[in-house]
Amino acid sequence: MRSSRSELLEVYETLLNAYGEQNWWPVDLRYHREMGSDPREEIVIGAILTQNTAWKNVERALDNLKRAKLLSFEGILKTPVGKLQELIRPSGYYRQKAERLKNVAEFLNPVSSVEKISREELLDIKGVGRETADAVLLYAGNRPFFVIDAYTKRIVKRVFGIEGSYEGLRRWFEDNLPKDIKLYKEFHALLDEHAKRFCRKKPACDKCPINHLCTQP
DNA sequence: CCCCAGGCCGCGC
DNA sequence: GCGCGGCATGGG
Repeated sequence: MRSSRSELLEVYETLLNAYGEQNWWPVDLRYHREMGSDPREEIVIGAILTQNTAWKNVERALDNLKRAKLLSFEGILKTPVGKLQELIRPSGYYRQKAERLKNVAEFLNPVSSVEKISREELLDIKGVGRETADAVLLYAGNRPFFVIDAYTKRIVKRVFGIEGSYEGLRRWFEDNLPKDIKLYKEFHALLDEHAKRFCRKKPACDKCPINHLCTQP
């Protein structure tokens, strides 16, 4: 297996040069300043809403929550589930997601608990799977868990010829990268951007910035 | 009309 | 442990 640390870092550096810093996770700091709420709660809420859903639709749901001044754990908890469903409807799976928002808001309140909650405890919350847990730990908790998603799996399979389970791939990234929070955040964001721009289902290899590093021409 | 999007759960095996 | 159906909106 061609899994050298330097090759993975070279992919990272090349994507960073090609696309620039992504600065994930996107949050509306102005909103939270005005409301006196914690921006980390928007990250957790967004992580639930974006499950198998285009970010554009998530933004509509987040906008609805903002206009209702409910983009916070307290807002989620005090809103009747029917009303919550209505607000998040554009993000799809709105019945499931309304329940999941209630669950995470309850268990992660106060949001400062993400600094010390275990990954296993997060996974015990109904509606929080591995990717959501790692996204919360990394982007809201600033802790070194590499996030694997469908885009990441596709790129790793093509570039390195490696397939694996979620945990297998997460270990592979964490074993082959320096334990650097900023790097983890930026790399995951860059992989998603790359999957959207070039490494689509039908890849555009001819203009791909890392085609010289890829096993699949 | 089709397929897809920053997954997860519950089930059968 | 793995594979599958269900969940739902909005865009291409």
